[in-house]
Amino acid sequence: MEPAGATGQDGAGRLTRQTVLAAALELVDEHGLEALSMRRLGQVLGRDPMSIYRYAANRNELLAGVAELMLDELEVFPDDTNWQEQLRRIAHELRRVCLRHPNAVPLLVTGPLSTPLGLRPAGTLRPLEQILGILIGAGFAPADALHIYRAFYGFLYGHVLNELQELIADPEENEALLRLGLQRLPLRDFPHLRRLAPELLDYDGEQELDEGITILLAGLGEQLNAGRSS
Amino acid sequence: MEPAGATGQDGAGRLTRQTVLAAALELVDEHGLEALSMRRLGQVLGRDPMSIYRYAANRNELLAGVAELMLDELEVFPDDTNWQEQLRRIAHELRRVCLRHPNAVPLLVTGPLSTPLGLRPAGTLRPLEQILGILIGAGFAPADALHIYRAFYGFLYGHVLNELQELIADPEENEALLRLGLQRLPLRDFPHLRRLAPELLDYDGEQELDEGITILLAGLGEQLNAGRSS
DNA sequence: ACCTGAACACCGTTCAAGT
DNA sequence: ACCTGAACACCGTTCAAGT
Repeated sequence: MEPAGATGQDGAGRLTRQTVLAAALELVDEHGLEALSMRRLGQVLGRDPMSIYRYAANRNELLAGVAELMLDELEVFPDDTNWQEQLRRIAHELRRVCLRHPNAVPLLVTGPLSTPLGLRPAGTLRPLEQILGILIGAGFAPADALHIYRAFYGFLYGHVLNELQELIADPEENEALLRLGLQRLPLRDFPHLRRLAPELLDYDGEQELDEGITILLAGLGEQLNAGRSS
Repeated sequence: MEPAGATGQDGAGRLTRQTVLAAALELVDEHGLEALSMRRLGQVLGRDPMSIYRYAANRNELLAGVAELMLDELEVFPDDTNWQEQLRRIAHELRRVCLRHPNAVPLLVTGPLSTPLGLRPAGTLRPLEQILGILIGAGFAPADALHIYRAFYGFLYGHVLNELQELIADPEENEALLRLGLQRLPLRDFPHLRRLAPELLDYDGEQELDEGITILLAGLGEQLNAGRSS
């Protein structure tokens, strides 16, 4: 009989990097980023905290590993449909992964800041490589593929951040909470914002993302067709 | 004669919230986010660390204050040029603020995650209110203004994150470092990425942002003109 | 009423001591 | 050679003691 729920472990059995990272992600999901400490993770795993250093060089490397694990949930389908549909699909896929692990999104988004590309964990680079592959396979010049990737991923990350900012934990109290929040704002300084309370309440992130992607892809196509000179 | 450089302080003179936040931002700029501790900030200010609690309820509130201070650097010009040019200008403005304080960008971008809108510091909400004002002033229905704001700000944040990810500290060693990084990647798994090394090196963030904004604004205009039915 | 700083309950990480 | 855990140098925050 196992002692605890989910990834709960006691001293028995060998740890894996996967097990450690999975437990770390679970900790973040349930108790937030700041709950992920070496000591607490050790406790969850039923091990001496120091033993974690066998699977991650230090806390930062552990955090990077959690981000990597998250991205493993992202499946890329190399279908034969056109590239635009593939990117759209990836966008929705990544959005869902982020909504599943909102507490871990900062790791994904600001974790690798100013870490040189080549030094990042392979898992983090895989989506980039795959998208480049899709675009180059669709006939784009590599430089154009990179251009499209940047616009696409930038928009995608931005959207996810936007959506998470508007998401509030308790869906029951959403309306009350948000309203309450907005009431606090001085009407004099924030007239527009206060007036938009109802619209802020029924935000459809999936649709908003989809529309944005449509606009962006259409615009990128045009831009590339037009500017053959530069 | 003042004792130390920049915001340096010793025990003399009364502190202000502004002084405290400015010192905090400077600490982050120079030594990174993790260097911003109550104790170290107290030391920089030449005061007992506990005295900071007079100006910020706790560390999180301090971090939010730093983000707010950063946004104060963003000027919005209520010109009579058209709304698209105003948004474009804001975009470039925010980009520059972020490049000036790269270490503080996570505060801006993931700081207020899941804090209800109304409970955020006023400084954080001001850009939102101003942009809504610009758009509504330009004749958009409030709901459409919100729609445009979301797409615009999402793209903007995403771009800044993208750009910061590609930015490396030491501009002298950029090429060597990046190349070195990329060499580490298995050619088998990352053929496209490795091939794009030269293109990755001369990334022009300002132009990339400008093109993206153009595409987005054009697309948003079209979408709003077309879909009068929904 | 305000300010100070000792004390508490945590951290990440090093490294000597055990096996 | 591997694992353990004591020890070090930090944290944020509380709260009693001073003024």
